[in-house]
Amino acid sequence: MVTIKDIARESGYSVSTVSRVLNHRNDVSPDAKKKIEEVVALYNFVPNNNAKHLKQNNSKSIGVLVKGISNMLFASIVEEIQQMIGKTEYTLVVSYLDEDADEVEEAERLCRERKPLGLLFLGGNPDYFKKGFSHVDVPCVLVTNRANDMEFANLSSVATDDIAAAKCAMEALFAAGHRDIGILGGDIEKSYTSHQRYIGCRQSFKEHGLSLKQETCYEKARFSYDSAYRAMQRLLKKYPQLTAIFAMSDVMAIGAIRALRDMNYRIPEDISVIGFDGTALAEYYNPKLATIKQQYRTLATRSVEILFGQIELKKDPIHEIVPFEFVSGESIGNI
Amino acid sequence: MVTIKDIARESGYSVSTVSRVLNHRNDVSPDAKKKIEEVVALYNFVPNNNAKHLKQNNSKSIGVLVKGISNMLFASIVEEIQQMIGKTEYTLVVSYLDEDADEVEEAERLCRERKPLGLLFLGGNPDYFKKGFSHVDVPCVLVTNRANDMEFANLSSVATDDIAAAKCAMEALFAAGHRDIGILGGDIEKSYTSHQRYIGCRQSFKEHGLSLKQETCYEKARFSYDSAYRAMQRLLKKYPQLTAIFAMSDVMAIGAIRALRDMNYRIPEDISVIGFDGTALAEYYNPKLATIKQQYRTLATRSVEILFGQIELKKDPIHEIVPFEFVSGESIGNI
DNA sequence: TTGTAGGCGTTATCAA
DNA sequence: TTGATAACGCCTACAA
Repeated sequence: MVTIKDIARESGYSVSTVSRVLNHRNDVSPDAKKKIEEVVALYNFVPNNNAKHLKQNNSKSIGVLVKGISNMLFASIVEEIQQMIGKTEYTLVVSYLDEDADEVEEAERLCRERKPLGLLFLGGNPDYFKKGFSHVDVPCVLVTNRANDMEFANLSSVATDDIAAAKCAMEALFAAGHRDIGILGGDIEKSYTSHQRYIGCRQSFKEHGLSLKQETCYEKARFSYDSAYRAMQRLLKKYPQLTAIFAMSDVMAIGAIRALRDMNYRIPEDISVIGFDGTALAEYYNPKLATIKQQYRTLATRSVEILFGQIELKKDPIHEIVPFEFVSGESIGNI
Repeated sequence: MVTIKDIARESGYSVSTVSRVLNHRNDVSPDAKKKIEEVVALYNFVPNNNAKHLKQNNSKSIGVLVKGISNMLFASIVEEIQQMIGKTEYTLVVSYLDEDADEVEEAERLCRERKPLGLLFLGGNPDYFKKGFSHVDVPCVLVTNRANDMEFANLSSVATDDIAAAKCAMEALFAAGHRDIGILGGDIEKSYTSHQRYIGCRQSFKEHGLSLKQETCYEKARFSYDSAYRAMQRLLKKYPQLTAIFAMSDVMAIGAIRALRDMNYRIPEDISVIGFDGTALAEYYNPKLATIKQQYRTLATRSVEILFGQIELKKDPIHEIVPFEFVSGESIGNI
């Protein structure tokens, strides 16, 4: 392994001078710069970042923690964030976690390893934050989940109002005359997001003089096609008279639609379906999927802006709500 | 920041003893172990990995370089790899790159930074390998692309035979009586994969007594819905008599189908479509998409096995072909 | 403009 | 079973 010492020896200069050249500083003579750069190129030398960050204690990098590798909404947001950060002098460190992993523990690890100046959480469980977030001391933004009830001095949030959004989805179904509505979502004990949306559903039922009976109307699934497919089958078995489905993600909605079609139901003639997220897929699906569109671009932009506000301008945390949008699609029919 | 020194001081033991406990070694008295673990828990101490790896010069980690953040086939493979590696003592470092980025350059950086014991490339451009791969000295496996013509002593490959697979896709269309077939794919100048599949198409045309006229039959797109949507419109404009489409990814196929439907073509009655990759989406789409299924699970499994063979058993590189599978779907109609 | 020397947090070696 | 001490590769006062 070739180190800075080798470059120093080969170039005839000292390690410090080599270090200066490496860090593009201007207190180096053109001769030294030229010679050293030649040797660096010759040996194909790249500094060891472990050593670098160990000393520097800051790395001009932003960490992104993504919960759920196949979450398409998050993929879109990450892409957007990458573009924004790419234009700055910061580096992005993306870390993908399982849907159920402890993102706060991972955040601590990341801080140790890479010493990022700030962190973006794509999805997060408030329980983990309450448990361990006090050990994270860099500015953070929780994206797509709200964090205003947690009162950490370094934690902002940019989120969609999940309660209102879920109500909006339900409203679209009620407006089309549906009363027997089934719901497909995550584990409301574990997924904060699912829980919030569930609350929205319950309120919506109430406003229409109904009560949401969890045992019959709600079925738990993971955020994947096949899990939703099976959940749809279970739901239909226990609630055969349903005429509409609210699925808490587009992927779930599509899994459900396939299950329904395989049982010879027509969408939307027999059963209506509305999804959530508004990913590109929704508008390319057949039928075009009715959905609640989360503004992934705005979520990304505001998150980064707020994070930089905290890092560079030492601003206080902000808890921001990004408006959602109802997309009518072709998957809801009148009863 | 709390360091190992702090733990040493607070526990009353020396740094070395703390280090021993941290690394689960057995030459420590139970008393010391207990006391130190208490203090570690109390201070919520996590060792600094930079310092650790700096010293150790090996990190028991495997790096994964993924080209294209929204490539669903790669997402599935990564998921599979994560599960496999999770069961071992190795750590996985996943790095997502743009579709067009230089993965070999990134690999060099990764080696410096994290000192992985091996690398998996999900997608790769042979040009970049020829240019810079000689600087990468850890065992590597190129996944989904072949590398047998490159003869690097530390580079294996696990791939689908793109030429044969493309021929198989074309064959399905010819078998249904189609002669006017349009093709949607990546830039054959830049994407090796696209180029290989293009060759397969050309051979297939030839075998049916036709010649593939690139100017009229082929249209370039990125691997995204909207890019394929627009490409489909362009293709239809210059080749209006086409009756079938081969799209070089499922995402492209779906983008194309949406474009065709928006122009009031029925799939498959008016125009047949076959995709590539065989991602979960294909079987959940309406109509179910005919496609060439790449065995992402086998690709993942074999890649990891081969990599470990190289790392631990010092085996020579292997170039393996994983069989593909034709999935008939519902998107091909007879003419 | 350049070089010397000390330190970042950890592990490994060796002696006690 | 423990502890002192020297690395690891780099950066940065400080000195020249």
